[in-house]
Amino acid sequence: MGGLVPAEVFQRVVVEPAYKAVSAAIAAAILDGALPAGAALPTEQVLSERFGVHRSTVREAIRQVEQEGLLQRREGRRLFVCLPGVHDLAPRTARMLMLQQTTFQSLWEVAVVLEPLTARLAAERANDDDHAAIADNLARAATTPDDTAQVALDVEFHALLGRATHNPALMLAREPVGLLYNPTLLQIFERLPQARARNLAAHRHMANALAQRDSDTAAHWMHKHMVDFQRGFALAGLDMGTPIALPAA
Amino acid sequence: MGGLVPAEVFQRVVVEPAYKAVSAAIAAAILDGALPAGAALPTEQVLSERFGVHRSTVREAIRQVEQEGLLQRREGRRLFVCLPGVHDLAPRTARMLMLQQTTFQSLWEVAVVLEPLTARLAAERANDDDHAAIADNLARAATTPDDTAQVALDVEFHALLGRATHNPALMLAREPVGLLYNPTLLQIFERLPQARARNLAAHRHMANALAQRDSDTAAHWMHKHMVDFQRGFALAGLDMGTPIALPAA
DNA sequence: GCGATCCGTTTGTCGGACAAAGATGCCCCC
DNA sequence: GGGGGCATCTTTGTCCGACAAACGGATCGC
Repeated sequence: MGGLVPAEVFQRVVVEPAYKAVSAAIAAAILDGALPAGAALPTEQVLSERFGVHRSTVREAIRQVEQEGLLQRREGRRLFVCLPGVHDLAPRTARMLMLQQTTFQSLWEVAVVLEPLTARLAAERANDDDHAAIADNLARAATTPDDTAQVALDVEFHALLGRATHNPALMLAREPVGLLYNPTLLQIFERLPQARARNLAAHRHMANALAQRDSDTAAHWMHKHMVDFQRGFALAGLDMGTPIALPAA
Repeated sequence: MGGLVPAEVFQRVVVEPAYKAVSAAIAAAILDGALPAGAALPTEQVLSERFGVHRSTVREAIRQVEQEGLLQRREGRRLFVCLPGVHDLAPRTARMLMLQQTTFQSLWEVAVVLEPLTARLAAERANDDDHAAIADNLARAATTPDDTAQVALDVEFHALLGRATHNPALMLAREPVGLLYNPTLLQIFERLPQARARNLAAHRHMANALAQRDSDTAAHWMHKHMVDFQRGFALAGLDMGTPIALPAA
């Protein structure tokens, strides 16, 4: 008793700034359901009184929650509660991969495995809405002469297949894969005139397989599609080892 | 000339708040490399003078960039520039999947495909550091009697394999997969006494395959490991169709 | 009844202020 | 001459108050 107190007993006390506590409280209220999605955030003044801090402090906290995607500006003025979806992660994801000098090779390695799985599960689970959306995408792609629009439709096709799996984890995991097509497909189309037709044909085969719930064929065509993409990459004189560029910010 | 101006010509003018412009400017400065990683952010006063806005406005902007993961509080006081890594996305990812009521089944469907790929690429590309880290993980796992710690080591093992692939896209894509193991492995261990030994044995087989750069064997064992996991899930009386719970916030 | 106007409310921004905690530099003593 | 201690400056976190613009609702006049 009464001996020396070990140094570990008293550690550096961490003082959390008030704005951080407030932002955590607001985020918790949203995630707990106390503030349901679609509800309007209480007034800054109300919040400042409720939390016992100044309005400036509340505003700093709100900025954080806003950036987290839990609050969204609607109709210009008021802030409304909203739960974030997969697309909210996309820009951050893209930026991170870019900063890490991720190569197309890396993205392709993931895509060549995830996209066939996506096609397989989509074939098993697509509902009428999914089939309609995919058919609509194909119809638009068939009548679009513009290469740029064609690329956008290609990306959309793969995203629609992702949605048709009804698997949020898969949709999230294949989010970075979308970055593979975006910046390069256009160049491939420009340099390889036959690529567009091959691309569209592959999409059509997959859509057919989906319509017949033929998951093996869907997965098989998607794999072929991915290998074809890689070959097109090489034939167009592009290097899979180059890091991806910023997607036209 | 002089006809009626169509209504589309003059659209709603969108006025961007100053704090948003400032936060965009700061983020751009970081991403452009004008503020290199590790550098200290200029003083709030300096920034307010530089941008010609009040310090409060600058602070709101800083909160946003901070939440984006581009700024980090170090040594209590000053804010330092830092480029975000994969782990910064993790909490947001986890929350999103939770909000979408993602089931273990969904996560497993992704894992059963991504994890063998991870093992394969890790076997091909792991360097000495990776091998050492994995060996260390195994050594600790062998001497840990605590189930909770064992689960943490299991998650770490798979994350280490991910790191050993040196593929940022893959690391990012398999980020949600980590959520699969965390909340359930413990329950499986508690209800199935033999599960721990099987788990550890599988890890050892994979580590051996990695050491010999035998990518096929590594991938094969990982696939077996995933199937085993699914079986353990069922044998423990758990339902793969239940949504994942919040990972002990 | 319907439209125009007025007023309160809310947000965005500003000016300033102050306490606490680091950082800095200076001085004195050994 | 070097090191320890102290005064000072700087920076952040927080607060107070204020005001303009925009939005919403209520009121008023026709």
